[in-house]
Amino acid sequence: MTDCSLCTVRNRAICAGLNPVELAALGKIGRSQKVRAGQTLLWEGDDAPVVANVIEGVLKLGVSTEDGREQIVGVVFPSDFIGRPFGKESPYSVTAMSDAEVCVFNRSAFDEFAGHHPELQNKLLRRTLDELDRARHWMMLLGRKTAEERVASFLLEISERMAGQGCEYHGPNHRFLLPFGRQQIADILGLTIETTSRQLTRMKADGLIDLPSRREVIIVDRPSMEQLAG
Amino acid sequence: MTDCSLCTVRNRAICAGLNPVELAALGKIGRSQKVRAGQTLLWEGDDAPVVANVIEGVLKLGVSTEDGREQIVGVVFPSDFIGRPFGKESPYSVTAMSDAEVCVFNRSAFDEFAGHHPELQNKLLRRTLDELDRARHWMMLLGRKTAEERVASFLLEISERMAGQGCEYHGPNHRFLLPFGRQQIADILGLTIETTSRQLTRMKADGLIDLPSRREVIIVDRPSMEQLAG
DNA sequence: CCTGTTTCTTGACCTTCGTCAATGTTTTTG
DNA sequence: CAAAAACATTGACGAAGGTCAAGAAACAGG
Repeated sequence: MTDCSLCTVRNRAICAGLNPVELAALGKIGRSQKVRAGQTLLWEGDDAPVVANVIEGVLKLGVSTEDGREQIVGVVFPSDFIGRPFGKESPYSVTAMSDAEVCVFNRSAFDEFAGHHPELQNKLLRRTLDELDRARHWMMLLGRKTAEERVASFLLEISERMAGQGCEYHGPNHRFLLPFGRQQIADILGLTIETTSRQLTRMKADGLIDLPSRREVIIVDRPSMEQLAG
Repeated sequence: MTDCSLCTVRNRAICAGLNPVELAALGKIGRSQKVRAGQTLLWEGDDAPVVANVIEGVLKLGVSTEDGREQIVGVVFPSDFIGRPFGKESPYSVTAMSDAEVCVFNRSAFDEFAGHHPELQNKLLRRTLDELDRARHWMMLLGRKTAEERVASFLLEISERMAGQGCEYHGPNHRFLLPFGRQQIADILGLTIETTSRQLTRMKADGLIDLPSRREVIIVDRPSMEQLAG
């Protein structure tokens, strides 16, 4: 049981819009849980007993082949929703990319609760539709874009999504902290780590971006980046 | 206005489960529309005034770059839902791949109706979650699989989805009619038409499949195909 | 602050797939 | 039925990106 009124993502997560009574009821079936970076919350193909809200940190949704290739099919930030309501198996694994905190619900209890709260289902539907749009947009990137276009698109998109998170600094140019390592960027873009690294190096050499440290990015020439992204 | 009680996809579409009164109300804001093969119903990026149910035929959801590359991000069959409720712009274009018939609703009227019918929203949510799973699964294919794996995965998936449509024949082996031409298969798989054609030719030569005509496929050796699909 | 470990970059080489072009095969149309 | 159009196959070649390997940079823990 959780006191939702203290929750930091309270007005951005799907819980927003519930009245105090409903919120208390939802709080009863939810509990906060800390997850360490690298820890996997849900395994691809396994029964998924829980759904969750992200309170803090960044997690990835990943799909793997038997021979170890991985594709990251989604990245979730605070206030995002995790898991598969109305379905038993998780179609992908969910792994923390940083230390994180999530608000976990037993899936069937959540399904039951959602069944009686249309407002919540509406929120969930809108979110799912947005996720679907994002996934389809990403399919274009994976199916048709060159390595250069992929990296440019990635940097632009991530800079936008991070902006909503209060995770970026505002310098003279658009500067932010990547929540991913190079291998993870590669797994998001459907490239190898080498190709990803080479593209970043080249963009830096061409003066489009700056890379003050491994995880920092400054987009120096945004118009040109948008050009490249196609 | 439409008489839903005669609709051929009545029990499979999102309308299923509505009571006669509700169905009549929904019928009032829907109308049947014929679409010719190749005709585009919704344009990527444009305001999308409508949502729809597919009654008959096959349609594609496509995203294009400025320089003409296309990626098909979804394919819809009879009883599937088209369009973007709760959003003004269509994030992709919707084009008929065969002559088709759809049941069209004014989007805002549909949104309004859905707002008062939780049961309908629940149906829509479940569908959208399924679509999202399918899209993410496809992202793995586009990001990480080889041409051979892609074609094998495609043939297996399409044979399954067609099975639910009554569009296949049951011969001694699994035989079905493709609703796509070679270029469209390529656009689904993120490949060129040449690579797609070569892979199909090779699979035929290797005795995994047979191609009696342009649009017919027989999966001769399903286990090996599953092997190839990875 | 040093040392071992992890992560990232860079280079050389090779494979897969895309490009361009020619040819063959269905389907459509007058 | 002939001609044209649309669609599909095949081949030769090249380029983008993957693979393998080495070295550099950043980080963590004592």
